[in-house]
Amino acid sequence: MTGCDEASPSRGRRRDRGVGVPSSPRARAKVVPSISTHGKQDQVPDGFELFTDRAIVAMRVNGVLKDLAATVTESDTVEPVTIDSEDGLNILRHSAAHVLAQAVQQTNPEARLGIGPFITDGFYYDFDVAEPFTPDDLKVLQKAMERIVKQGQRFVRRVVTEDEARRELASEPYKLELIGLKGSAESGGDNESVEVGSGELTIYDNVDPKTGETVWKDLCRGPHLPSTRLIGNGYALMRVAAAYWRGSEKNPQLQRIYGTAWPTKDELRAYQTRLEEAAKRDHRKLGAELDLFSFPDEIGSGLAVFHPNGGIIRNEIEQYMRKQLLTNGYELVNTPHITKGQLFETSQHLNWYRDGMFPPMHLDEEHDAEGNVTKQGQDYYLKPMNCPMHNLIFRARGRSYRELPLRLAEFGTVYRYEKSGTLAGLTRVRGLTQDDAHIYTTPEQVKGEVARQLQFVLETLRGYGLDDFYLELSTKDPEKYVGSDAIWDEATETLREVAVESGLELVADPGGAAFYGPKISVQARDAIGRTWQLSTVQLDFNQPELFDLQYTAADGSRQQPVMIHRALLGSVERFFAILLEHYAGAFPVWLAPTQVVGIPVAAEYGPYLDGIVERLRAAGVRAHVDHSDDRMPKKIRTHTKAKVPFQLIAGEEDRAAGSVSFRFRDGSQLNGVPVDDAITRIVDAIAEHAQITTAWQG
RNA sequence: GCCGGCUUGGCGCAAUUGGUAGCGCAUCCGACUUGUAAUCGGAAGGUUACGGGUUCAAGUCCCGUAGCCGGCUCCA
Repeated sequence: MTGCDEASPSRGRRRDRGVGVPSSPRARAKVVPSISTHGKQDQVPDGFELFTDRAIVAMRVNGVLKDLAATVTESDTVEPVTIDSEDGLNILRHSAAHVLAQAVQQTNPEARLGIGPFITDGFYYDFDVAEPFTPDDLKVLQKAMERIVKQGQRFVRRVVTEDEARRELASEPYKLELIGLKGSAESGGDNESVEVGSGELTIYDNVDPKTGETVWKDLCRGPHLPSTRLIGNGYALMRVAAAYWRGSEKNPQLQRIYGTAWPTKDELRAYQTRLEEAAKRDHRKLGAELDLFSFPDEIGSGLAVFHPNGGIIRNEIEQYMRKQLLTNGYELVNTPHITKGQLFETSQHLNWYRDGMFPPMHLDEEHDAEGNVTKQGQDYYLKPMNCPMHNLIFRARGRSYRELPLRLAEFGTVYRYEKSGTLAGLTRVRGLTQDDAHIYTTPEQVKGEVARQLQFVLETLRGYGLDDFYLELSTKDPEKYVGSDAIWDEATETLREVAVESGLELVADPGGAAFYGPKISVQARDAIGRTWQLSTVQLDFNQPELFDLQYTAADGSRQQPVMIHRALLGSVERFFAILLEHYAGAFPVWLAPTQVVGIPVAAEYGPYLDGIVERLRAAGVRAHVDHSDDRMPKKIRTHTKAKVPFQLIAGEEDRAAGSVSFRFRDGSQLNGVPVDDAITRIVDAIAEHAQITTAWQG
């Protein structure tokens, strides 16, 4: 099939909305110099003897994570794992998941266990329960966990045979399923391997340290903390949700509880603060507060309307983009929102993505008096992609190699019938505008063009104020692809070279490519460290063939062009949301809906500011004077909350001096600035795409 | 689409065990005219998302629908 893999509004949720520690793919646990074991002669030492520091909660023996209770030999290489290392945090969180599961079964013995892995910043555990958990249940469970933590239960590892495991876990059907899967080579996802590793089967007993009694147990690969006490008070249950067993919607849904866990209470608080910070800049909240956009129920879910304030921002985003396109060798095209079905038959979209398309409207059918069809009708579809239409533009006349690379670009509005449950603010919508480009090149031009695209993309993104990037190279999924291996290998290598030459960090995404070609995507980190997949540069081996695209080569032969899909912003709506969250609503001056507000100290000075504002407007600045009856401090408050970058204040002093006083977003001031200077500085700040939050120096 | 939660004037929130809707901001009107984050007074604004039901009585309980939120699945 074919399809254009634009920066998809949400590919990779873990990357997209992760709050908290920037998930740098480079992040690794520190490698601690290994310690050779020279324990007592006749005794085999364990981790407790080797490491007395209580911050060390596990160890790596010859590279394998193990409990401190494991024994080591003289020839082993042993590295300590501290609780605040990446490995240590994962162990802490996984142990916390076990404590949660124990708490759940204490409260509700009927609950059957699913899996309970660590995840970024926390953990979850899935349960099969008759009644879904409620937020109130979380409070109860949190208390129960607290008791278990305080009890200081030991996690004791025990190797079992498959038969023993089956016997002990006879009442845990999901665990039995995992045991059954263990044998098969490619079982399940990573998370399941938390339960049954690749080696021997193990059960962890939770042992009461006073009585030595096993109070709970779970099938688990481990390792675990030595004691539940180490979970301390740096954990919290976050939310309840449902999740399909083993991630397939064909399976029953289990009830999932998400939690977070940290080595200290302070770190927990810091994490919670980060979540609050993220909530404060949620684009849905800011969108309402700043009167930028809304989703009227009357129109339908996933369909946004942009209010004047949002509209002007959008316009600036698009204008800048268009300017960039025109200065970089693109042709601007325009295509309709609706088309006859045949086009999407050719492109194979109806074959592959019918479910994601709005159902057709049947037009032009005519009937006679008896109701018989006298003229066949046609199905028309809202377009989910722009590429087929661009292909038609390419094909509209004979093409010469001299025109290549031909770069067609458009802000193309597309409609996708996303499942109702997946819609989310502006980041996942049913109507969106892609900044979509399709580049047709000769095979020889591909490398140069991809390199050029990458530079173009990065330069343009920097213009929006994003400047922290890394790349991801998505390569062939051996299960699902079209085209020859040779083509794939060559193209992938080309992309890799370009990526490496860019000097940016490159992360592999094996098997992540769409089946019609490999791609490079640009991930951008925002102001609070979250990463978003933005731009994609994707090769397509399929569509030129489906559309029988050709150009005449220098030797007069007909050749098939290579097609590159290039989305820069992804969708304008989603990019708008990303910028809004990145800036927390305090946009750089060029994007700010209102750039300047004049605030007279008293009504008498209004006309003086009107004169200044008139000159600003003549220079293209979005400015007005606040002539309302509010008092000056109230006006300052109003426009500060609206995050206007420049407030220009004038009273008798400034009027007499022919000057004006600036107040910036952070409350800083620059008083008595001559009007000509003030105008120049404002105009310059706009032209330079400057972010101004505080008074200029000097 | 699936699971759970939520839905009170534009926005943020209140309303004892079901007893018949209040507040702040914003809006409008009036007064005040003051150099850096809220001047004072008044008015208007809601058939409590929508549709059924239970009850003498429903914002409060039940059912359905829609929308939103958190997840899962999906994401060309």
